[in-house]
Amino acid sequence: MNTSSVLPIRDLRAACSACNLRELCLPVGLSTPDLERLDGLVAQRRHIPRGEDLFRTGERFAQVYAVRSGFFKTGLMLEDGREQVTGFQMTGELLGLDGISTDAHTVTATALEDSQVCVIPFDQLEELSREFNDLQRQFHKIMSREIVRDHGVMLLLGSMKAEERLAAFLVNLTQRLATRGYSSSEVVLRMTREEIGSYLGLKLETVSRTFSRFQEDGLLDVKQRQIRILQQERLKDLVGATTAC
Amino acid sequence: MNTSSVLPIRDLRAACSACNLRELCLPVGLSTPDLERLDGLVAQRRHIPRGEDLFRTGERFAQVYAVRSGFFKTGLMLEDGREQVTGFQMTGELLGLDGISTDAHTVTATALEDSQVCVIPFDQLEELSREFNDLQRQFHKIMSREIVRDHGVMLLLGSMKAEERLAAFLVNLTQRLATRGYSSSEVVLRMTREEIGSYLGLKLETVSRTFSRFQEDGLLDVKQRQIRILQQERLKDLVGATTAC
DNA sequence: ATTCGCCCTTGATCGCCATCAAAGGCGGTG
DNA sequence: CACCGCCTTTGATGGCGATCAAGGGCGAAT
Repeated sequence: MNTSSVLPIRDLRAACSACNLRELCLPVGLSTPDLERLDGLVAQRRHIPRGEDLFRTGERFAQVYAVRSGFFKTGLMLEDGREQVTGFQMTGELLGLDGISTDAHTVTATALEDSQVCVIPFDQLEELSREFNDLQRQFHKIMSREIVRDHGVMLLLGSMKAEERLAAFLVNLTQRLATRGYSSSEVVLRMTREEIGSYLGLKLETVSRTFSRFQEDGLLDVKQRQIRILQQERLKDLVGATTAC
Repeated sequence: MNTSSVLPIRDLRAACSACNLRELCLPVGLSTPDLERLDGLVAQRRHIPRGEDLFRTGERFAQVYAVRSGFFKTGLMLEDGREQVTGFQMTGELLGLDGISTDAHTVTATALEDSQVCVIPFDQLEELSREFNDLQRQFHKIMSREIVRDHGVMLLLGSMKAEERLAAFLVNLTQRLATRGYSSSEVVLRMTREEIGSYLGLKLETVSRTFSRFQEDGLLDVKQRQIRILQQERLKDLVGATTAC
């Protein structure tokens, strides 16, 4: 069952042009007139309560979504019941791009906290991006960035050890949070050890143990999901050994 | 040094519309008039001898490439000298999509046999896809498909054992070859055990040993890079246990 | 034909992480 | 408040794949 609610954007028709995420989201780099056209496109928001799915593997694809608030994971369910998490998404990031290829979603997107997304009908996005070069270019960059991100994860899964993986994960997470104005040394994790492990190709016990080792080494202060980074540099050094050049 | 040669397409200006790859490549689903416009865009071919790079990490991005003949690998070089292979590309597949995000290539593409690519200036591709819905849609599908493929690799790296990984690799490879009219039971590998291992997150010895085990089990006939698949079904079953649903 | 270099195979050993197991923390609910 | 379920931590053990090491195959060059 799906208790998420759909609400049309009421008086505030200035969806994107007044959104404080416009420097992170689809509208990056758009001129004011372009932006206003984009407003017409993003005509709907949806609330997704924590734990609910925004869309599921196999569902028909027709929209992409921009995270307006909250936090999501995307993942595949395996036949044997296990789950492979393919990503975590925060404000300003797009969800659903994988659906374009076959007009069906290939992953399931689940809210890890109460969240809100902007609904972007994909055919309208394509239509508008035929009109506006900048929007077209920006959309292509976003898709390409997703490909690059995935390559980074492949690198991580293919050649890093547990400590390097977790360090890379934390550095990436805090960098993205910092871009959004949050502290880069203090994180409240929205996901379980198991979800982190699935994303990093590790078992939850290994994730937990690695957190503990980082704490013993004075890198982190870990209290359940409250993470405080004490030595950012050493954490980055851990990753650095295996970075692309 | 780069000994690859650039040649304009001479009399045969009918590049895409006469290409026998048009059902696999960018032109999929295009109407005849659209196709002819695409011909004007793909104005150049490049030969890449075996072992040479089509482009390298860090180089400025301006074109995408369609593999016309031959076989490529893409990968990142790590600071410590190791390599992470991110994919293998065969005829009809596009190379360089990762470059869109930052206008610089993030991977290096290397020919694993003497190859030929069609050069597609990206700004012209964008321009044309603003005119033609079908081309725009097809291009978006191709990018999205790359994202989906990457998720599949993440699944493989994140939760499969060595045997499952190699089986998945072989099944995927032969399926793609079959689409192109080649035998699905006989493959000549174009890459080394080390490159396979890098792609699959394994060491070359493990790849070799796993090949040997498959041979002992009667699944394959392995003679260096000559692989004959004896029991396709059992090979698929090996993967099946860990497939998405 | 011989040599060289690269790739592949196979064996022996080691170490990291998975697995199995148990107990503790924390929030939600009756 | 006490109970319950879920998440997390920590310990003990084991297995898979990495690592170290040696030898064999094959094509290219001389």
